[in-house]
Amino acid sequence: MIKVLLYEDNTQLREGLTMLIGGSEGFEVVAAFGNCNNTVDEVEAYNPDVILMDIDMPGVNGIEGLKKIRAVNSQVKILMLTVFDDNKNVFNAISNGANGYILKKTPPGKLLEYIAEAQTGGAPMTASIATQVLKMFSSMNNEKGEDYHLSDREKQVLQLLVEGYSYKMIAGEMFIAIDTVRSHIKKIYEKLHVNSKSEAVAKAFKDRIV
Amino acid sequence: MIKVLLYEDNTQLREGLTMLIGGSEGFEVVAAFGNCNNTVDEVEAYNPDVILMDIDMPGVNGIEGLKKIRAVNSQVKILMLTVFDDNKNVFNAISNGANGYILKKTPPGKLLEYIAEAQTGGAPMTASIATQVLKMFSSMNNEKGEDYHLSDREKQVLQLLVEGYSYKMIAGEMFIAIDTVRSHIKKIYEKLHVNSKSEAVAKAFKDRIV
DNA sequence: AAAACAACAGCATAATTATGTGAAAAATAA
DNA sequence: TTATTTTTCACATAATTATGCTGTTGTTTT
Repeated sequence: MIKVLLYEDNTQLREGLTMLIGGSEGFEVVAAFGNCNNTVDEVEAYNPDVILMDIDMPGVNGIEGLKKIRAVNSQVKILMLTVFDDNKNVFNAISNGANGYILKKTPPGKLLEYIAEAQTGGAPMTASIATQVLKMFSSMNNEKGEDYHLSDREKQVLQLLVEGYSYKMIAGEMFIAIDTVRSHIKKIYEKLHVNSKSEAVAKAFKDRIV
Repeated sequence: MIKVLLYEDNTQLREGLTMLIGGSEGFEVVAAFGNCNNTVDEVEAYNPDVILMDIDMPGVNGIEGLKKIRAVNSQVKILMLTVFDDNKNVFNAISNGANGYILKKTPPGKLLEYIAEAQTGGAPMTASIATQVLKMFSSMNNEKGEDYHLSDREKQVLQLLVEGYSYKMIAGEMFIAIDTVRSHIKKIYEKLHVNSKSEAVAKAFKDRIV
């Protein structure tokens, strides 16, 4: 029997969901609230397996509720409910430990399926949400800024700068004269449009040159 | 009619999948191959809507195949198939533009559903894969390293260092003497265990202090 | 073959940074 | 209240960095 706790401010939807979930084999709605002002106590009191949490609620919204719960309980599964797939909310929910993110228009059968999946450790998402997540993900790892077309040697020098090497150490590491290191670095600064070591390092991180 | 192109080195599974998908209403397997050595030409020739791509294949593996296809075609939907949910592969597939990632043990009904979802722009994932993705995602944004308990003022100084300010500029910005800036920076270096500006900047980026 | 670039190197100078030592006022914690 | 930390400032010196200009030697591109 999967114990479900429900947060949804719309009374109709709340009662509808309670009916649907509670009336299904293997599911039990232990409580349903219209706001999550006292969510921490409630979660403690009812000890649910899965929480369905609406994102848009008056007072404490779903993301805040999620945070409050996660601050004291990292075990309970929390599924976020939303009417639309809003980029920012998805991102926030995920980074605050939501276990899944589903649209309210999800058909009843799938909803139950998702709850069950969440309970067993899965991370149910509607396909449209998953698309967003993947997009965010790949954008974080692909957009590696401009190409400053540094030469191989310049890249090496920059790499060492990033690792905290001084000119002298770089010279030693690369078996070249310190003056050559200077030459390279001057060129690097020109190409990156900076004029100090730390700016170059910062830019290297920001633009993922290294 | 959704046109499916299949890459799977295991003959039995390949034929099984071809049978399953091809025999279903609304689906058509335009071709099935045991390797993706010529994938670019094949995709061009058969112009599928969705490609099912096994990850583990001899010769050119699925990730490489994915890359090759994506280099010339960003439209076709590509679903990665794998037997286990391997962290690294999931990550690679996602950042190289896979549209979904599903386990081979996915039941037939769900598989067809996933293909249809992919075709309409969704990003189907089995719940266990989604869990991994969410974990990766949140770890990327939450694990902000150790706390070096810098004081407020020290954090400000570090922030400005990261932005490329010189001591003199920091002094001006913060309305303090340059010697005070030195004091702060010395303290920062102690706390971060570094001894140069660029190292501090690098650490600030790495540990997301800023 | 000429031009452009990459890699190397030297010399010189000004500016910045790193480090040490010391200390006082203010805020915070015990 | 006492103790500790934070923030502030000063003087001094060594080391490092930034910049400019010049030049040789290969390699790649046109």
